[in-house]
Amino acid sequence: MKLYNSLSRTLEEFVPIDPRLVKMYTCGPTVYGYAHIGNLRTYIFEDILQKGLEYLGYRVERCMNITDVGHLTSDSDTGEDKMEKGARLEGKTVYEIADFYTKAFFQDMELLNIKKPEIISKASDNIDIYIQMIEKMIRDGYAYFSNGNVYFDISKADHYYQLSGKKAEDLIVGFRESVEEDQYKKNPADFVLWFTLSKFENHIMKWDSPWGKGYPGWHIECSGIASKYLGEYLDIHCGGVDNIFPHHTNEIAQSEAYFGHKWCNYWCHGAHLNDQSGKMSKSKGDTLTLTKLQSDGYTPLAYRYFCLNSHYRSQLVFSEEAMKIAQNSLNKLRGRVLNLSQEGSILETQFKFYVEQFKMAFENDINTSQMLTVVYDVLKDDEINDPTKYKLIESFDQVLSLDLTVSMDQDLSPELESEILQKIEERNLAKKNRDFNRADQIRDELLARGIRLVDTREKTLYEIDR
RNA sequence: GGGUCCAUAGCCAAGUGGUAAGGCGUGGGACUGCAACUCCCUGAUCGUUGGUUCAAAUCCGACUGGGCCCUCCA
Repeated sequence: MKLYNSLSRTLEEFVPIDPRLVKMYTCGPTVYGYAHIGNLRTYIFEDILQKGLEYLGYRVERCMNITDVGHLTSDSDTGEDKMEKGARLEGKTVYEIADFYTKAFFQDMELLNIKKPEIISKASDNIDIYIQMIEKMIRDGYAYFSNGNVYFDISKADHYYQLSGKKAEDLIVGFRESVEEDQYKKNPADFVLWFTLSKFENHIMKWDSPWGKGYPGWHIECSGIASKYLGEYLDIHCGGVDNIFPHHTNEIAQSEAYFGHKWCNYWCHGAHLNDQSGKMSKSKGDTLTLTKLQSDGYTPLAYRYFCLNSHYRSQLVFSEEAMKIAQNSLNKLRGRVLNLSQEGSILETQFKFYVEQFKMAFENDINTSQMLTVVYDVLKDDEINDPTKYKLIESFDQVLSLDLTVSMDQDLSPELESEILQKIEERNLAKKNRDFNRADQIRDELLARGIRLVDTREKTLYEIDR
């Protein structure tokens, strides 16, 4: 398995510490609003990574945090969501807001067929771990207390800039207007591990600590949760590219300072989804959510297909046109798979051959586009029979998770079914009598309800659009 | 200003030195009462420009254009 490692900026052979078990940490959402589809792209990539590794035979233990600390009392959250606003107006607590968006997040995950991580933990549930880590770092000289806050001293960290590829002298603190230089730091790039003093005086979530009542810094939570649930060695750590600096950079510094050795071997980052104007971001307010996509007539899995059609390390530009194409492609693909007969015996040799092709595509740095091509290659191959094709695609779908072998009309009510059959009967009769107006009228009526008639030589079938 | 990544047909996209996968769309055809579905056929010399090589979309340089990061962000 070849995997691109952000640490070395090269493709590396993936070798987990335990040859059978992969420990994987993935940065989770900050739950102060709905996830937009750009956020979701990263989770789709991580899902494929996990399932692909499982397909290769590894057991994968994946851990994800839910960030429910911080950010909530800042007034800079413009473009506030109605639900959140409503929640506030109703006098709900931050915890209730976090809870609400956490639920919304997992709904999106489910709709996208993303497997729930084995371990999910909220930032606010692990305060004791952060305190324990910070205490040890202070004892060992990696952290210091200054003017109410505890800082990490980056001059004590080896290879602090390795992941981000930056140079200390190139970092201009305050390049962005909103960032002010903190005069209480030893080094300009030191970061806060624990706040008791902050610009957000009205911060709601606060806990007691050896340094006073306060709250954890924005980077310690992932280090803390990862070490609590996955131990002191990690195989893979994922997230969006925007996390490379400072978040992941600081995680490495903290964790390695705390453990005293290398912490995580492979760092994998998903590229961003952009729109025509550039990056999507929650703070910009242009949140295109999965729900919005659905109300525009697209299925969540069409979005998954859209993402899988490109490589996780390539930036992808979202557009209506591209989304339409994805929806159309997926519909067609699904139709072809569902038309495969399942009767007959499996051709073992060919089966193995294509499984191998599929694995190779995955093992080539998660080449999802190539993985989809293998699906099409299977469908096109005249040498193999339908049941073999079906079994292969069913197998691939364990990773792709596009519901390729799930019939969409399974949940059709018996009443609707008999009604449709009756309409088909009526239409065929009209056709026989050459009353084509009536026949077309029936067809159009059903189509308007999302039921498409498919005439074959023997009989008329129907498909339910989704 | 510093860093980093990228540039393949209408759109998405594979390609990791030997003369351009795949999907969708478009156009044409078969099928059909007409359609839809399905099937067949149909398209690019790889941003520009130097160089390395017997051979480059693939390696190196320059240029142009673009994204992202430089302490909220997937």
